[in-house]
Amino acid sequence: MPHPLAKPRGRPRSELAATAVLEAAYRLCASGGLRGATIQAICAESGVSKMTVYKWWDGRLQLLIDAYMRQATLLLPLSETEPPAKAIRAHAQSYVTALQGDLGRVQMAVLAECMAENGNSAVFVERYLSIRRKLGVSVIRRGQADGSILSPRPAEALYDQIYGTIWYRFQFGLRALNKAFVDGLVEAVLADGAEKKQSKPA
Amino acid sequence: MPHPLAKPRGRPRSELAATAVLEAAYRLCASGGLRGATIQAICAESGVSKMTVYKWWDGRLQLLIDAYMRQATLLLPLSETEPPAKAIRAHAQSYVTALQGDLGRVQMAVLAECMAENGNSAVFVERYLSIRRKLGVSVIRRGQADGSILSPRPAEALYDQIYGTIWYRFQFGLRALNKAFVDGLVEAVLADGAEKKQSKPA
DNA sequence: CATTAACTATACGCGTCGTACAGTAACTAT
DNA sequence: ATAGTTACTGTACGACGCGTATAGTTAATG
Repeated sequence: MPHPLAKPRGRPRSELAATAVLEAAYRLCASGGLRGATIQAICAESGVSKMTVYKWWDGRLQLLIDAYMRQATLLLPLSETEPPAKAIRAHAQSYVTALQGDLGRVQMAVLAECMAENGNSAVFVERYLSIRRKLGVSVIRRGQADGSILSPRPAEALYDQIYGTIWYRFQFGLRALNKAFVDGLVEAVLADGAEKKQSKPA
Repeated sequence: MPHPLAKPRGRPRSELAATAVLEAAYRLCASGGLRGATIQAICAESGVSKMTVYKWWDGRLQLLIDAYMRQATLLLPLSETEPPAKAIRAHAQSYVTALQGDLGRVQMAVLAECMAENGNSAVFVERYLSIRRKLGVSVIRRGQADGSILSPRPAEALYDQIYGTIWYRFQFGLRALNKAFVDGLVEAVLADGAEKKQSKPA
């Protein structure tokens, strides 16, 4: 057994190749959708050979998820220091903006691949969404604790109502997905039921 | 030019074959997902030849949408005579129930195919969802007019919040999609903001 | 019986997948 | 140096599904 800090024996892995592949995959998904993002197209675009791709990823799905994550985490930070309601509002807005561009097309492709391959979105949820959702829920919960979010319903329900509605409108191309709608949505959801004496707290 | 009511000249179309294809497609999607529902598998299962399938449908997507519609309209009626709020609640509940079974697996497959093929869900929306949504929105609007639905927000927004949230939880396999959640959701959405913006009825 | 159109069966070219094989490149250990 | 180890490249292959083409059969009408 080699020392944990010992340098590995053979030729080291090329990080350059890895990022080239991820970037090529993202780019091709954004421009040509799933149809354009075949493994061989990604290889051609990135200049990396097929064997190398299959060495590091099980298949296209794993690869696309990684490519999507790489951009999403970069483009869509969710502040944990700002006031919760404000952070959610800002995040929801920037999410909607990003969806209108490349990120939206890529997420559509990634999800399609996941659903086509497995019949569900479990892998995508496991590797990406659940982490994001946990973060968002915790922010909402903090807002409920400090009184800035008035709704007493479960934080998960509020999160799903906001991001579910946004995703629904995006996925199905229902036009009215703009800043005004998002603001109205967030406000309505976070304040909902506040004036009623609610019998069912979170 | 032939008389409009005149019988067409050649061999008549076999409705039997058409329904056999649609049923085979639905069954195969439900059991094996998109992977199992190849054109040739559908042909084998239905006993209809490939050429005939391609004669009546452009490709797999059109076929799957038809197969999905056939069941969905049958399984999920939305009452236009019942009180609006009650009708929506009942429909949302039966939709959730259906999603847990074959219909959910088939809708997942149909959407995956649509998104993979076109990069969006436009075809699915055009041929199915938009019709359903219009109906639901009109019911909600009627409820707002007769005072049984208190929220003053646009009916489209309320519809999307209910069905978007449900679809979101289903698509991403978030466990807590049960009767209690749906009831809470529908109630919260339809009543939302009522006390803030208008006088509270009994 | 001639005509028309739907249907069947078979075969083909194409593109993509995932893998196998042979060879080259980079880095380590002795 | 040189042997050992691992990553990477390029080419080729079999399998499979797609969509089409071709030829032949079947069920209706005039």
